[in-house]
Amino acid sequence: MLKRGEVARQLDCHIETVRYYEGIGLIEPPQRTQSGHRVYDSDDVARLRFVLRLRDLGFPLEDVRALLATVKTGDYACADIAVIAEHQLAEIRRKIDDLRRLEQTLMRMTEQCHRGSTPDCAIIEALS
Amino acid sequence: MLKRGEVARQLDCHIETVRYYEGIGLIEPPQRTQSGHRVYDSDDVARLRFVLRLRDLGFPLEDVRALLATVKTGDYACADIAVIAEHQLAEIRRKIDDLRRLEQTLMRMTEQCHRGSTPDCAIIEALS
DNA sequence: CTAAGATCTGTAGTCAATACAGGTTCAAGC
DNA sequence: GCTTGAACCTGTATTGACTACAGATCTTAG
Repeated sequence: MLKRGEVARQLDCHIETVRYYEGIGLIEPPQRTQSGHRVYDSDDVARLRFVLRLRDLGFPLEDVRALLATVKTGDYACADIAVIAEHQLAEIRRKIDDLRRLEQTLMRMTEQCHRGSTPDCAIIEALS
Repeated sequence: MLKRGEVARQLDCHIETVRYYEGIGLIEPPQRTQSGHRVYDSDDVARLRFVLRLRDLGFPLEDVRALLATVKTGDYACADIAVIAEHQLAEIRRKIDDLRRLEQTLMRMTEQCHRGSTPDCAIIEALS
C-alpha cells in the first residue's frame, strides 16, 4: 500500500499526474485512509504503469482510455489491439518523416551561413 | 493591401492565427480601415510569412519573438543566428531519436502479435 | 510537542492555437 | 436603394496534457 508520492517515485512520474489521471477518469479512484489520503494497492499501481507506458509510447490519453475500456471488458480480439498499435506506429513514422524534412531544411540553411560578425545572414535571407 | 482572410489564404494559415499573433504581440497591429477592418501591406505580409516559416520549422513562438527582436535592431551577427538555428537543429534531432526508439518498441510489439481472435494479446502482455 | 514534510482541495496558468457567440460591415445582385 | 450572405469585429471558452500554486490538514522524525 503506497501513497501518492511513493507511487510517483516508483513509476517515475510527476506526483500531480497521478491525481490528474484520476480527475479525468483515466484511472479509478483508489482507497483512502480515514483521514482522506489516497492509498494505492499493487493493482492500482499496475494499471497506472500500463497508462504511463502507453503515454510514453505517444498514445493520446483518449486512446489509452479506449484501450483500457476494451481490455477491461475482456471482449476484444488480439487483432483489434494490433490495429490500434499499428495506427500509432504509422503516426509515429509520419512524425519522424516530418521532422526529417525539417532537419534537412535547417541543415541546408545553417550550412550556407558564413558565421560572420556582420548582420548579413544567409539564414535570415532564406526566411525572408 | 489585403484583409485578414486574404492574408490567411495567401500564406495558407488559419485566419484566427493572424489575430492571435497580433494579440500576443508577435506581429505589429496593422492599419485599420475607418470601419475598423485590419488591412495588411506587403511588409506586414512578409513579416507574418517570416513568423510562419519559423513556426513551421518547429521553433517555439518565444524563439521567434526573440529572433524578430534581434533582426529588427539589426544589431546581430550572422554567427548568433547560426547558433540559434543549430540549437533548433539539435532539438529536432533529439525528437527524431526519441520517435525512432518508440518506433522500434512498437514494431517489436506488433511483430509478436499473432493477430488472433482471442483476447490473449502479446501487445497487452508487453504493456502489463 | 513541535516542526518539517507530505498530502488534501480547488483553481489558474502553460503553449499554440481553435471555436464560438453575438454583433458590424462589405460586396454583389436585383 | 435594398437585401442577403460572406467576411469581419470583439471577447471569451475550449483543447491536451499537464504543471503550479494557495491555503488547509495530516503524518512523521526528533
